[in-house]
Amino acid sequence: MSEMVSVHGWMDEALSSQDEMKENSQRQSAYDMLSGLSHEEHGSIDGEEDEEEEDDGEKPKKRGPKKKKMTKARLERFRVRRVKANARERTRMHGLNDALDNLRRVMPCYSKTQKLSKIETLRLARNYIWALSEVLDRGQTADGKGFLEMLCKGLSQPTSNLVAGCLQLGPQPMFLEKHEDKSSICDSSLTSHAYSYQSPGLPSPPYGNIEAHHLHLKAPTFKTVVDPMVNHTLNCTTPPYDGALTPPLSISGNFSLKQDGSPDLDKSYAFRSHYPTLGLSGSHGHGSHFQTAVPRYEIPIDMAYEAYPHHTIFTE
DNA sequence: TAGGCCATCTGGTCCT
DNA sequence: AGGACCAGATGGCCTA
Repeated sequence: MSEMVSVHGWMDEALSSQDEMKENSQRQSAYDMLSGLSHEEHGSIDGEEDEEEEDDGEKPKKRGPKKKKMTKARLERFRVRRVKANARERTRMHGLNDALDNLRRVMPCYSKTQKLSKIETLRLARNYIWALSEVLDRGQTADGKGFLEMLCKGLSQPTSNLVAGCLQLGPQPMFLEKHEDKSSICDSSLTSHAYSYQSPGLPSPPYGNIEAHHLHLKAPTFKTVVDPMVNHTLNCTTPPYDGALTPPLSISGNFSLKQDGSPDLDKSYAFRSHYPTLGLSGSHGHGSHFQTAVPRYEIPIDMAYEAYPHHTIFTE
């Protein structure tokens, strides 16, 4: 790593002397161009083009594979390979970040300007799935505080406050922000599902706890929590997430429960039915919405056809 | 200024 | 050999 420091050091010097290198992409290109010399390059460079030459010096022979000399050709190949690997790694990480962005968009609080960190996004996603699965699975009616507690379990206090704030704002602000690039807005008054969940003994994540009294709750309004899917079920024409669909899940089966009724998050990711070959049934008077049989989980018909291309989908 | 978060580079490992 | 994935290291940026 000390080599990397030195490389960065002299590269920065080089970069500072070039006025045109101000954009990140340009900077990366420069890094890639200049970062050819690192590890292996400190080997012997004898200038020979014969890369298969053996080391037949007087030194005592060592075990193991013979080291090839660092010819210019080999050096160039190393450099090219490293540059390509760096580019691939950047692309890979960008893809990972894109996926995280897509995940952020379907979270109950999303803002382009105030993004959740990666770790908080993953934690909130887990909580969100957990909370929704509890709502679907138990179908209980309770206050929204429990739902919010589930959402914020283990999140940092700033994130918890953000989530709580989003939920307190009511549907419109959050909805507009989540769909600020969309032209049509569904009637959010129709989305007032009473989220009712009596929080069981909540699991204690290994990364800490946030108790409900940290959240400074007002009387909670949970209309917005469900907007991604509820909007679909209301014939909204602007799906909140247009990325690739993951396999449909049995929401009710995602979490195994501990004895106290709380989900065992360490063991609960064996999905019961990724691809339900049975139980695709008609909906219950919701027009062209698709409904799986076991979970009461509706998705719009176009998503259903995409998610279940090989199934017969019954609609009314 | 310390700490959190992030992007990037890098070398190692595994797989094709 | 080369690509994918991973984890460690590093430096930059931002905020309390």
